[in-house]
Amino acid sequence: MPKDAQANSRTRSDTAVLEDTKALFIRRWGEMGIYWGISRTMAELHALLYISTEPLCTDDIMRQLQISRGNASMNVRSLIDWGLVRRVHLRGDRKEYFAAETDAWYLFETIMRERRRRELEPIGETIGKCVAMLDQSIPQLRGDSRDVAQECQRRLRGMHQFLVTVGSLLNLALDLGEKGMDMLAKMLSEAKSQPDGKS
Amino acid sequence: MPKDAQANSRTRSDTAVLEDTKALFIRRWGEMGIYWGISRTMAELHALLYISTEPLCTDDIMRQLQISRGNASMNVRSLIDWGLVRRVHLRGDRKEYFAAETDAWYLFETIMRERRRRELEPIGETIGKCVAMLDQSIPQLRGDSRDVAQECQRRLRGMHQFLVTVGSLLNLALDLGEKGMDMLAKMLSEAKSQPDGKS
DNA sequence: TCGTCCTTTCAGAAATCACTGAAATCATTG
DNA sequence: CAATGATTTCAGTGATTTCTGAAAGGACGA
Repeated sequence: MPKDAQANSRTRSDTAVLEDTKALFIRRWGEMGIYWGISRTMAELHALLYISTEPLCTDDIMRQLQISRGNASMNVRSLIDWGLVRRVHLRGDRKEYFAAETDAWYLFETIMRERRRRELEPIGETIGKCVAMLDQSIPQLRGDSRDVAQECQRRLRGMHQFLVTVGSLLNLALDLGEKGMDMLAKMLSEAKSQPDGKS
Repeated sequence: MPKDAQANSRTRSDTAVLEDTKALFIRRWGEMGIYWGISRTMAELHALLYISTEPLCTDDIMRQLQISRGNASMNVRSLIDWGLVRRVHLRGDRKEYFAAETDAWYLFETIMRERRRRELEPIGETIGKCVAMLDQSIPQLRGDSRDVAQECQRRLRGMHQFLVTVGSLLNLALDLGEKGMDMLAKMLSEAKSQPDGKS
């Protein structure tokens, strides 16, 4: 007889709902990971740690996600590199445990900072370099190729300007923090619903 | 002797700068595509159309990116599905040509709408369902498992609330449009640099 | 220092994703 | 409607990414 046989069917089924809920969340977060440019497993691992109330060790992760030790180790490390997961040491236990940051705004900040560093900045730099190259080259050109180059320049500048605006809005969002963003969202909604005359 | 041999070395080298610039832009945009969850080729194709002053046909694309007809066709279609590229018909030519939308703000709007539809909404729905499942289940639970479920619920609600805020800010951004966003960026910068007393 | 327990690494296997090219389909013209 | 030219599809192939499991590398206590 299994040791939890005394548990009545109600209790078992209720705990099952909790487990089902976690599983659903983990599965969906994993699917989204693909769209975010990280692997499904890495996103699932993040979801698992996010939804777990206690820190988990490598073996917990291996068991719950059905993945190998190496895979778990690599993906945990990536999440730590991203700043989304912390190592936790429990007194009197040689194992390492892991816990996710559970504040959604912290997640947003961290991911935005990383993406700015990895994406916004490199592409902005490259476009800047492109613009500079054309600035050098256009005065030498005549006729059609000059027109073409000028239209290219216009488009590159448009993109560059856009990236600058996004960058500064992102900086402002990060400065404002959660409360500021909530306030901003409210203020703007109100301004929209009852626009005053002195536009 | 090649037919453009009469072109002097200056002209050739200047046109080469334009070509190098385009190539650099295309290469970099392609690398970024990987981070955005689309394939390198699709991003390169988008960059090529973005930076080309004339619409291109499939053969132009095949030649310039060194890819097969099938690959070109599939990726052009995806870009059209995303709303980033238009078909263009030239009178008296049976071929189809393609051109990218060149307004950066339009790109932003279009990509944001698509991502809301493909990512924000599905994940929001799923988390909503998770919250509902726990709402049903928690009253049945007692003791530890109740506490655990309540902490899960707290985290799921936190994430849900965050997604709602992001969604409404996104709506506002789309309503404001380019000019509004520029204005907002300026206003907020000023407010930051010289905060008035009556906060 | 050795033995134990845990973590990390990495070569090779497996799975996934992207691409090619030829055949099928579609559209246009004579 | 047949001929021509363009486009789309998709099975097979190639490339890339992800995963496994075993070996190597620590850290700690005895």
